[in-house]
Amino acid sequence: MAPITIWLVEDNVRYRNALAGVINRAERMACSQAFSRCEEALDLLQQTPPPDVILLDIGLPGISGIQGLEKFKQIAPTTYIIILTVYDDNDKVFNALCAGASGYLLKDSTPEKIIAAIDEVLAGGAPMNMQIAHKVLEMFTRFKPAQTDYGLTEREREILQQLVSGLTKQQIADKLYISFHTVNTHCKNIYSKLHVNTLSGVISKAYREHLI
Amino acid sequence: MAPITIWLVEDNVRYRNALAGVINRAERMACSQAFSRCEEALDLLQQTPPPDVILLDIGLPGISGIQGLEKFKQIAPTTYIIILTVYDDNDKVFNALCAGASGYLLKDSTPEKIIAAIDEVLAGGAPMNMQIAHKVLEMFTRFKPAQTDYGLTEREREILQQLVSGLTKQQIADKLYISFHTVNTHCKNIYSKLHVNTLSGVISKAYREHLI
DNA sequence: GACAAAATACCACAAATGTGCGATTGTCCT
DNA sequence: AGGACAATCGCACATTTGTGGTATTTTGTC
Repeated sequence: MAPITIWLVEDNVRYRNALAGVINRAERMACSQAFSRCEEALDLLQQTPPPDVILLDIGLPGISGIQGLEKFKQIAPTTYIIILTVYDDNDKVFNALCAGASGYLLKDSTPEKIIAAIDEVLAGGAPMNMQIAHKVLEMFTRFKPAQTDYGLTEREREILQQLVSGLTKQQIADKLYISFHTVNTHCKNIYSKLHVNTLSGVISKAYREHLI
Repeated sequence: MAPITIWLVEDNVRYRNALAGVINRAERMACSQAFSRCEEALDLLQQTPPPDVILLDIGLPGISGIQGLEKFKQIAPTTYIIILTVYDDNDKVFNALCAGASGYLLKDSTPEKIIAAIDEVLAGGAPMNMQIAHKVLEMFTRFKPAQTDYGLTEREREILQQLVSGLTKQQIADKLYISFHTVNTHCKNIYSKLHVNTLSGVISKAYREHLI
């Protein structure tokens, strides 16, 4: 059985070598390339078949790991990419996952965990440290419709929907077969209920608080 | 050391009893209550101290597990809630996590995994099955800013930012110490680059395409 | 049937927006 | 030196918005 091919992108030489050693000592795994910068890996990826897995540091010199991740995914969409980094701030995690990372490990992970993570992505999983998984779930709660109830009526929500979609009052009137004046009145009521007094305020509030 | 108190909400009697047995046989854990419906658990939660962890099925008779979850969180925000269910469709997972679940296990999990999951939430983790974790990461890729590049300049992005925040052109001019006319010109250019011709259109596009 | 809430409609006027022009200044690149 | 681009400022004018009113008709509920 062909071994699982793995590339490393990591600028710390000692850590890179240690990691390559760990991988090569594992059964059925081969660290076939190791780079210190994304650019080098991207160059080679253009010319040779992609590996099964890339272990990627973020916080590299040159182009950022996140940007690199996006480019890797463009060139080799089926290669699994596992982030391996010291950064655990929400933004980094969020952006990496949005860009298509298949896993996110912190550098304090033991060699066994890293090997297990590689097996896990290939089995269709998504390896993460405990604290990363926790952050990830926390991020979801932010999408929760906070749903302050401003007491909008059915019709008012409908008008709001149309405003958000970019129509003018006159266009809304035409679309809903009611007069301009009616739309205007509804707008007045919406504005007063949402405590705003400009169209931009209404729309921003609608988006930010998921009223639509 | 006081045992970890756990409540079960699960309508299948046999599974419920089996699970309670598993938990009670574990060290330092006690399944102090078991319910077949959310309503009962909610009633008791109003009257007695909350448990450390609730294992919650979704797909119950009466109010849905998701709604129940929200109410549990309102009454006892610090109690960890782990979803334990047969459902693995994106919507259920997404809604449960948005509502504040601390973990999501499928019912094919072994007793050991379930016990380990309880330990994991208490240690600040977020236990998930492999396939759930994978789904979760997939959901993130959907938030990826599609990032059409409209070629906005630095200044134009700044003006756009202010528009989105709800300021009028005059207010923006005052804030950035430039004349109303300049802001107006920038707006004209933004409108033309984004192919819109109303303020609402600009703001909606900015939100929808994550230009801000 | 009485009552409240919601939806409808109208007017008037100040304020803000959208869009057509043109123009100057500074910076960067070749 | 010249060209491209960004940022700045200006004017005029039609359109749209925001806000103060008032008023009628549906609709649902007790």
